[in-house]
Amino acid sequence: MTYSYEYPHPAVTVDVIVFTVEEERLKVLLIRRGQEPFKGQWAIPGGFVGIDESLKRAAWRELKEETGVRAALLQQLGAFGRPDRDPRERIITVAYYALVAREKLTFRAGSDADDARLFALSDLPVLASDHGKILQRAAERLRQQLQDVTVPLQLLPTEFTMAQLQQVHECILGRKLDKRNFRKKMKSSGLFEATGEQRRTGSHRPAALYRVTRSANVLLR
Amino acid sequence: MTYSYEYPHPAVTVDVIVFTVEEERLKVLLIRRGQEPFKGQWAIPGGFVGIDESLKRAAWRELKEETGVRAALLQQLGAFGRPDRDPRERIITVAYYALVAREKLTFRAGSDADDARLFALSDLPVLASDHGKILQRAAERLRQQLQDVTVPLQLLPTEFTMAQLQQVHECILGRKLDKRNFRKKMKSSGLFEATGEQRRTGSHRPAALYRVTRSANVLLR
DNA sequence: CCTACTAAGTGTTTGAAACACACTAATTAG
DNA sequence: CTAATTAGTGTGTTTCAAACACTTAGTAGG
Repeated sequence: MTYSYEYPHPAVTVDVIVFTVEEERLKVLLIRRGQEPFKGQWAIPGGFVGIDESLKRAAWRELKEETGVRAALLQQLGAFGRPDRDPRERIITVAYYALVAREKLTFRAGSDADDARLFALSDLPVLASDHGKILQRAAERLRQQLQDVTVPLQLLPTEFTMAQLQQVHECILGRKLDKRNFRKKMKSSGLFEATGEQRRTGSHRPAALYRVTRSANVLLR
Repeated sequence: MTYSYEYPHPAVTVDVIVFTVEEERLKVLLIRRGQEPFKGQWAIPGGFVGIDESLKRAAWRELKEETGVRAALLQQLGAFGRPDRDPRERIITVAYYALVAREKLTFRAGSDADDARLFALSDLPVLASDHGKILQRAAERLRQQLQDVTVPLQLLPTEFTMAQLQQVHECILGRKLDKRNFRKKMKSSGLFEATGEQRRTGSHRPAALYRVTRSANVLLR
């Protein structure tokens, strides 16, 4: 079956940039393309938008297919549509970005053991098409969004230490923050409460665990 | 001639939201649709993206067709693509917004004298499809962008008074600002210089005219 | 020409948030 | 019990936002 139109139509895809934090670095999920075009190159995961599917719904579907994740912060970055971005046909992509805690991420490596990997943002491979540009824009946007204190929480488990939270801020911003100022600010936000539990991770003082307060939890969506 | 695809393709349009300031209010250009769907309703001007045309280029083309404007601040707002937004076929639109000084705007009213008009943002008619939602998002974005001091300059002639500049800020933000604080901030930005000229507009003290300094002009693009 | 009216123009003070900065506390390994 | 390591804490300083009222220069109208 074919579909015919009086005028040429572009194809529309959604690409989903999955951000996470691993080994104290901000990373993104990339897949190695198994087919032309750009075969063998790394790319942002994505796929075509169903003809009766909203853009956001398509983004959720892609996110779930690639990572198994059902809930996360998922927002639109924008549309990218230079005519030369795909050699086969005109493809316009709408990019979304998602923030996912590392332990909720279970991307499957498919047939080839090497075809889906996390890459540190500071250490990216050569990317297919304009995906380098798209990632760059996503990272900028993420940095802007960091003013919203609730954003980095998406990248952490439900219980976390202040050191972890600071870590996340630091690797998104790409610079060190002052510990005392950071904790002061977090405390004054009123979003967190101590669980009472501690985490022991080595031969040193244990860290107190925090969680998001019940009332603040509402803001996370 | 028809164009055939193995899978259904959506149509892709660009819509261009033209912001300007008139009568001390923030306004947008709307057109009254002459054809179905949404015939007779007001809508954001826009059109289909050429198959070999970049999104940005299409946005520039639409802007020029509707308003005669060749230079302005033109930025992407995002893609909107709910499947029910057009009853004929699946249409995904990429919305752009432009800031244009009122006196550079020469939209033509076409055959019917009433088919292209500026509407105050606070006084919009019922809009076709999801255009109300799109406008709302654009206004939010514009307010965010106002932190960048250079943005409102797009809405003013090359020579302007401080009162005018303040006016623009106020009607974008939707609230009054303190005159002294405003002027202090503008002065400290170092972007402006007095032309030495004055503007007399009534039975009161004349206002000094300012322009953007040569060095700051570079930032405007 | 004098008065009334109108918008232009100008500084200071206060409170809040951002920033710089260094030591003590709790735990484990050896 | 000592060394090593990360957790945790307070103060002074600077910078930025916000509140606030009077003087100045022009025009209109008597």
